[in-house]
Amino acid sequence: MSTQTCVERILAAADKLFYAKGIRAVGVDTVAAEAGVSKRTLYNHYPSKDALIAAYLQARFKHVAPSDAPAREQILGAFDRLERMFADGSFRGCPYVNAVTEIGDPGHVAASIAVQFKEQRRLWFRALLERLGVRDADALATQLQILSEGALSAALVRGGDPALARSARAAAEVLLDAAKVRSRKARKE
Amino acid sequence: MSTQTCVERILAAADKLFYAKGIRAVGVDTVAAEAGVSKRTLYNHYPSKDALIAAYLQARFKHVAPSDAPAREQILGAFDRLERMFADGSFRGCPYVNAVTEIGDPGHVAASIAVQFKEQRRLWFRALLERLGVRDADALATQLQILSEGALSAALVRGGDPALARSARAAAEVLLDAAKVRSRKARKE
DNA sequence: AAATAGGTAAACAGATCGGTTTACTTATCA
DNA sequence: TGATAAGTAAACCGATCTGTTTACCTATTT
Repeated sequence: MSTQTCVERILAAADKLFYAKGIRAVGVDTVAAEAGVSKRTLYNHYPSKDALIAAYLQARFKHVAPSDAPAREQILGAFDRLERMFADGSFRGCPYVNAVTEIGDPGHVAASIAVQFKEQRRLWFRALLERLGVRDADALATQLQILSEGALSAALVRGGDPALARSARAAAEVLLDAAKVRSRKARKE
Repeated sequence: MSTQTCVERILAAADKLFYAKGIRAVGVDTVAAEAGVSKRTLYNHYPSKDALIAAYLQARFKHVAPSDAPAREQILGAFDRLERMFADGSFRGCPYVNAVTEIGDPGHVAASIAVQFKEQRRLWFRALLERLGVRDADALATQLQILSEGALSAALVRGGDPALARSARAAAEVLLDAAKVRSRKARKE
């Protein structure tokens, strides 16, 4: 019936503003106004701005739908997704890295959420690499993660240049091709 | 005679505080106090905080001393330097990326300084790759840049884990080994 | 000795921030 | 009908921020 609950509107507003303009640059009043909600209501749902920040980051934690597509395609597809993000025009870097940078304090909830997210992505890479039978899947997963992280960071500085995603993708291909495989029968899925 | 000029003390204080705690988290008063200088004096040398930020970033623009060491060693040495930076304990990410994130506005002077710095680093990689006779030096330079950028970003989130620099270095080696070389006589410098 | 340049210390102005409080309105449901 | 829960609007508080102003001090130089 109701198109959107109160919390959903607050979270949508926080997501839009925090990501587009930065966490520190956006005040609680602005979020409440954008959500079409009184500040009192916002503080009823989130006891502090820090809590709202944590909720904003958690809400971005979209769990990737497991896919049956070939592992190599999925891995490279992650870089294609980056390219689309960059070209989107509203790209402003990785929200988790941005939050860590803007908040500073390593003890903040946002810091641990960021670590969790990055590790989840790394494990996603690793699982696919294991399906490919790659020998040192863990190490290569970290390298792929570094590549995508680097593309994000470089694109932030270079105004979302999609060529950076393609560069990272090409590097990923080289790393994949150079990776040693466990046995013959694990090949060609 | 004087151990340090007024501007030097201001710049040193800005560098220390802006990098360690973030640009937005540190007020002008704090910088002045750390420099042992009155706020009036600071504003005499830098008309605004933005100007001070720009000066802080420019001052970090250390031009790398040209070296006669083998190109491959120099390239991999860049990643070793990253590892040392991470392990230092005071690592807080790349100051230029941080500035872009914290300021937001792409029209700010800091944004263009960041672009210049990143491009300078990329060209440094490219020049070394050309000395190695690598065929597509420009593309590989971008990839090495992405790798080091990614290590910086990942280490920021992961509390300066030096293993990330080693991962990036290993990936760089793979990319270097896979790179096509222009001709036979350009080999083995 | 006097003028000038550059410094200090501290109060001040105006804005914004996170967060609270007050007073009022609405809708549900027993 | 009347109690309860949840929301609005707006004033308010104290802290902090950028930047300015005032009043005073101290070298150097001419």
